[in-house]
Amino acid sequence: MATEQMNLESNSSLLAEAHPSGHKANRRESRIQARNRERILSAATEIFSRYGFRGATLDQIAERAEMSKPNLLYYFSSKEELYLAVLRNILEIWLQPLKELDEKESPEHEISAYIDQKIEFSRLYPMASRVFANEIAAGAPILKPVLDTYLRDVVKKKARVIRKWIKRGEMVDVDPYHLIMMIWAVTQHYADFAVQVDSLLGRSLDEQRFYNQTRKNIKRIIMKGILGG
Amino acid sequence: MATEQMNLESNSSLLAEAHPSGHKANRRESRIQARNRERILSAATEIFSRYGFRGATLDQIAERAEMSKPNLLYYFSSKEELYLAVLRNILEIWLQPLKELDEKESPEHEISAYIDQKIEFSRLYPMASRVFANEIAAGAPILKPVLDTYLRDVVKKKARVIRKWIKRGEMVDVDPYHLIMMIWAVTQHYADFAVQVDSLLGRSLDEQRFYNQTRKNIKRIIMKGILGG
DNA sequence: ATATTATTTTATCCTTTGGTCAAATATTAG
DNA sequence: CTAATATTTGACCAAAGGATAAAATAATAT
Repeated sequence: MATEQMNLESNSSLLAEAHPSGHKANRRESRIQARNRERILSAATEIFSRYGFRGATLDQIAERAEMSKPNLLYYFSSKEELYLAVLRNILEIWLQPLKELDEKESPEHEISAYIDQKIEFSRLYPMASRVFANEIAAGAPILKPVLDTYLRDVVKKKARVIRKWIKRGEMVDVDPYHLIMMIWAVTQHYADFAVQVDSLLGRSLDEQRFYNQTRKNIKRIIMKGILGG
Repeated sequence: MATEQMNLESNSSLLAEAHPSGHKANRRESRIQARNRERILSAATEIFSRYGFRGATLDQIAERAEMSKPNLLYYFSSKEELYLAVLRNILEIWLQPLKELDEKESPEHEISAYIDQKIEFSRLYPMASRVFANEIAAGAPILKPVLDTYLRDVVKKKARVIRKWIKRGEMVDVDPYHLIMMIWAVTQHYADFAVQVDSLLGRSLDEQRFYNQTRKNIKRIIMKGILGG
């Protein structure tokens, strides 16, 4: 019985920046350090996105980051720590647009903007999108503590905003959670998919057009679905 | 440099049923054999769907299938063979609905039916859906030969059907490939997502309702998008 | 019942992989 | 320039994981 659940202190501030490895904790991160951590995170995102947490190997990541494995481990002292750093990175960007939903604006404007940002993110960081999706699919063994606290709170807060819009009669009565999830599902997967078009069909649809059409389609359905009418 | 591309004879009939392991090739598959192969495929689908090809372990699969690892290997002589069998299984079911698009019927009827079937499949086999998605995301190392021949042919053929509808003026002029992909993306990912709702938000939306709403939404946008108007 | 064939298991092998160590090499501070 | 510190690497290790062999057990046929 391979026990997958990791032992993270379920500290809700898991999103806080972790620091290099085991060194005089506070001393300004050197140029070299910043560059290498960046390289590693980028390489790791790519490899994790292709193979998931278990399937990715440190050797591969180190190679992609153009350094030796021990060197990589100098910056992130374990595979888990590295993975967590990647996820942290992603979640931060990923939730930003949702956090910006503002009840003082109209749902029409806010949700439209939300979708735009979500699609843009998917376009810019398709691999990050996949890492996240993979983690969830695996049962969120690593992210669970974060989801159970941080994510949940953010979503709950925003569900409240949506309910307010509904109460004010500015939009139709839909389940806020359902709505948020629907937007996630559609935007994210469209992105995942776009990357794979060539591989799948051996012809590459024009990316820009693809995204524009996607954006338009998604917005059309969702806006129509939630606004009066 | 971990070379991922596997050496499959790129035999376009990869979809043909492979047989037990190394035994007197043709002799009716025994009861015990059928049962065990079934058990293994099911277990494998589940594990592969969670961890991808690399991340899945034979130990895990064997455990889930309630047998020893060597016993599992008695039925499928390697991890790759097992994985391929799983994919074969999936692709067969997965493409069926597409194959049924019939130019003699109206696009309205046919595409509507296609979407229905696709969603139904996603609902019934969410894990299979994920295995497929994972394989594609990893660059289709194993499925590539099949995609490059079989899938491509099927899609090309159906793109022709769609173009006929367009020429006849029965639907709007959209890129057939784009349309097919759009349907794949949306139906499939909605399914993937539905499985994860609880994990994500700690509350389980009613499945039946979720799928009905999904079906309705997807059809609304797509049908409206492709039919005259 | 007995021979034959099919299935299952135990023990084992070899490679991969996450991770450590200590030595080497840069880099920075004084 | 030299000492201190930070970074990098090659050599290892132990555990995990895919795979094999051969013996043991069950099924099946005659």
